[in-house]
Amino acid sequence: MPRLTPERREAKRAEIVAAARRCFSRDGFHQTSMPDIAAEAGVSAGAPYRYFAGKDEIILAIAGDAFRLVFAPIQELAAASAAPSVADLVTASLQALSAETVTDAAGHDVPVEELLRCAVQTWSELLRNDTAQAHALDGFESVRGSIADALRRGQAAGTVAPAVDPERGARVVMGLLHGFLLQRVAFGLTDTAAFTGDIRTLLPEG
Amino acid sequence: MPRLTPERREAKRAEIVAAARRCFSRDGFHQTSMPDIAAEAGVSAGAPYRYFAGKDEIILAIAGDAFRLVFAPIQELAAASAAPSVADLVTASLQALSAETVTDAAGHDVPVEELLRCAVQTWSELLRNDTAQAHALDGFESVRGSIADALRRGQAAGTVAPAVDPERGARVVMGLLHGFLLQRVAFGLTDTAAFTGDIRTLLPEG
Amino acid sequence: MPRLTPERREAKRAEIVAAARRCFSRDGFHQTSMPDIAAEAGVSAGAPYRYFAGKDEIILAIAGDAFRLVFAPIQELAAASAAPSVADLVTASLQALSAETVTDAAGHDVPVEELLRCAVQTWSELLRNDTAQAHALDGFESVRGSIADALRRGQAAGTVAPAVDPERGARVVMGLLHGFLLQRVAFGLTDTAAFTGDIRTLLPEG
Amino acid sequence: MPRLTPERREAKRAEIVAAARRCFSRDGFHQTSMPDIAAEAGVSAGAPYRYFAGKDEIILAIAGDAFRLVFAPIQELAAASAAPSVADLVTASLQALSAETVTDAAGHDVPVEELLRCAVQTWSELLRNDTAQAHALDGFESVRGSIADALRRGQAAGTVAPAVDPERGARVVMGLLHGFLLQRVAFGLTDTAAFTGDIRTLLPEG
DNA sequence: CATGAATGAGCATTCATTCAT
DNA sequence: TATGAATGAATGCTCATTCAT
Repeated sequence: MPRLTPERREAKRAEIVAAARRCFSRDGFHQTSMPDIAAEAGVSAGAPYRYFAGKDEIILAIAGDAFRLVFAPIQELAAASAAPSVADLVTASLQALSAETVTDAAGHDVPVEELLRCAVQTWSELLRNDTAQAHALDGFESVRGSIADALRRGQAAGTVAPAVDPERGARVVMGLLHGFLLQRVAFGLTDTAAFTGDIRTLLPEG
Repeated sequence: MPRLTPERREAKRAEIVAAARRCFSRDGFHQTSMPDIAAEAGVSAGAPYRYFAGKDEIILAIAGDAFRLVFAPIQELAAASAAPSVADLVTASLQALSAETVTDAAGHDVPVEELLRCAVQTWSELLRNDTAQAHALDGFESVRGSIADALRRGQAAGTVAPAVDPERGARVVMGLLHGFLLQRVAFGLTDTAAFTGDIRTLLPEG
Repeated sequence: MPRLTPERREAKRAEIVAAARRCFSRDGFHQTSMPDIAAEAGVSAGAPYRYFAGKDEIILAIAGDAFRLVFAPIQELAAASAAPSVADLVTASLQALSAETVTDAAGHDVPVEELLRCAVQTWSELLRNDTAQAHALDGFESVRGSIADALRRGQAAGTVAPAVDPERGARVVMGLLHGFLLQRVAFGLTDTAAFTGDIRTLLPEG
Repeated sequence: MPRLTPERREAKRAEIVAAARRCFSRDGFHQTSMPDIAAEAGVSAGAPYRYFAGKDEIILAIAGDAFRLVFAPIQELAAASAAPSVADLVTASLQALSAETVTDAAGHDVPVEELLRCAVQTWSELLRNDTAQAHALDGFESVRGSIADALRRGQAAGTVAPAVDPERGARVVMGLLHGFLLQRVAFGLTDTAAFTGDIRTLLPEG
């Protein structure tokens, strides 16, 4: 007879993740202590260890969330849209990240700003953690595949130049996304419209 | 001991910076302790404090180096080239970072891989350090200005589409650079030629 | 572990204070390290930080204890005695400090020798800590007030010369106490009876 | 052929002592580092070691100066005055310490405030340094002897009560001096006149 | 003689993690 | 199941002292 129902367990785990995300966004991964997270979540110092093996596991959970949520819009668009141009893909993705919050798979609202601040920190972790890098690369390739498919449809429809290699072109699209996120979060350049506008100018259809 | 000549002092400082860069590249800013740096440099635990006020100052020195060296090629190109296209700028910049080492202002060879691994970690620091962010933004705008000038010349020469806003287009160029660097270092995608090739395809001249 | 009862928490705090007092008495405030205190108390290096914010807070706690316990006897006497003479006040106070131990407000026995050795060191701290000095002065004035009241009663009863200003006379009484304590602890002059005897001779009643 | 004449050596030593006294008075013995002293004296970090074996020796030198200068006035008075009363001795001694500066044996002016602040810190050192305590006790007994002599002359002249034991009475006098100095420096009670006034009232002549 | 760079042991403090209750 | 007290290794940094020049 589990005292803790799976639903309640999941809810508490999500609270801890949300607390950690707030701390990480505010103070950084390495300036946040486990007691900080527990206090922010309003639980005891030992509680997070019943949901995560340690601090690294919390970081990885948030890293995964960040990756998925950042690329969810472009994946949806790549799947849904008949024949998007490159600029369409980038624009739609960045506009989705202009909202205050996005909703994760479990239905929780996640502040975009927090998410992106964690995402940038995540990149540093990938340098030192081969497992994480492998997972991240899997995710990256999956998103790249979706985008490549969309580019192929775009080529068929004439909205993407035929000379573009879809796999490699998809990599450029992801580079543009990451590049913009970095400018927004680390350099304070938040003007999404200006960025997407010039992408449209620089990357002509067909 | 007699007074250290400024040259020898500078040389020793550079050794400590180089040691720190190796440690940071290998283990990360926050997994590297000051004793680690001292040991790597072959000096006593107290020695780095004669050259830097503390660990943060070492990180900032390396952050500055990383920023300057990453953008040095594109700035040179922007200044030197008569009328580069957007793809020319990106390509030349990334090719410069395909070398094993680059040479800093003091004439020391710096391994590119180390440099880029530090650069990515630097981005995380910008989130929590307003002073550093302000400096970084200054540098960013300076590079952006150079690129914008080059784009203007390109527009005059017809190698850059007249509809492009030079300042904002320069931001897209920098986004592409950062996006590629991230893919290379954090995701292990090192194929520079493939990336630049598709940039050429996606961003037509004129 | 379950929650520590306030009683046990207080007991453990008192153990740490007692350990610190032994260390301070033996080695001095500044020659005693936090690990020394922890080891003397038989706890881990981190434990004292759960009870005190840092070393300074331990020093201040002991400084306050020392001040209170040194002056407790004279304050009691000043309150209790109908019409003490000046010599009565000094004598009774110093005799109370001739015991091996005194009992603090929480009921713990504190070795007098340790206490006085800490008291003398406390004085040095007052020079550099304005907050501590202000607190100490408050305590000083409070004790002075008690003594002054007693002197007034003594004047009414004829055991204290009418020309004495009670507030200022109280200051002289405290000077005598401090002066004796210093001689005892710093110069090794422990003969309380000789000191009080001559005070009686030098300070005639009425 | 000594490059450094004894006079110049002595002068430089005195400069270092004066610098140390300023530092100690301002920051305390243990918060002052040797580099601090060297910097305050305007000499190199190694220079003090050519005049003192280490920090402790500087502290001891200043401790000795402080002791001598604090008691110099009362010793002079005890020697010079025909038949001083107890209050005369205390009063004259404290009045001498009301000046801005006193002059040491080598003819240097020493700020009284600095001197007294060092004196109080000196007392803490005596607790942990048996050699220093022995020296201090020698000095103490020497001063006590002078005062005792003066008290004997006072008894012969009728200005000191015949019942007073001169040696022990001298101890009370010194206690009053130390007690006042402590109040002045550590508690901020600087009103010398009030203190001496009440001593005169409390300690009647004859 | 004087310099000041270098040393390296030592310190106050933090924090990820454990586990008795 | 949850708590939160306890641990103890590790960290960034300081500083008394030395000694090569």
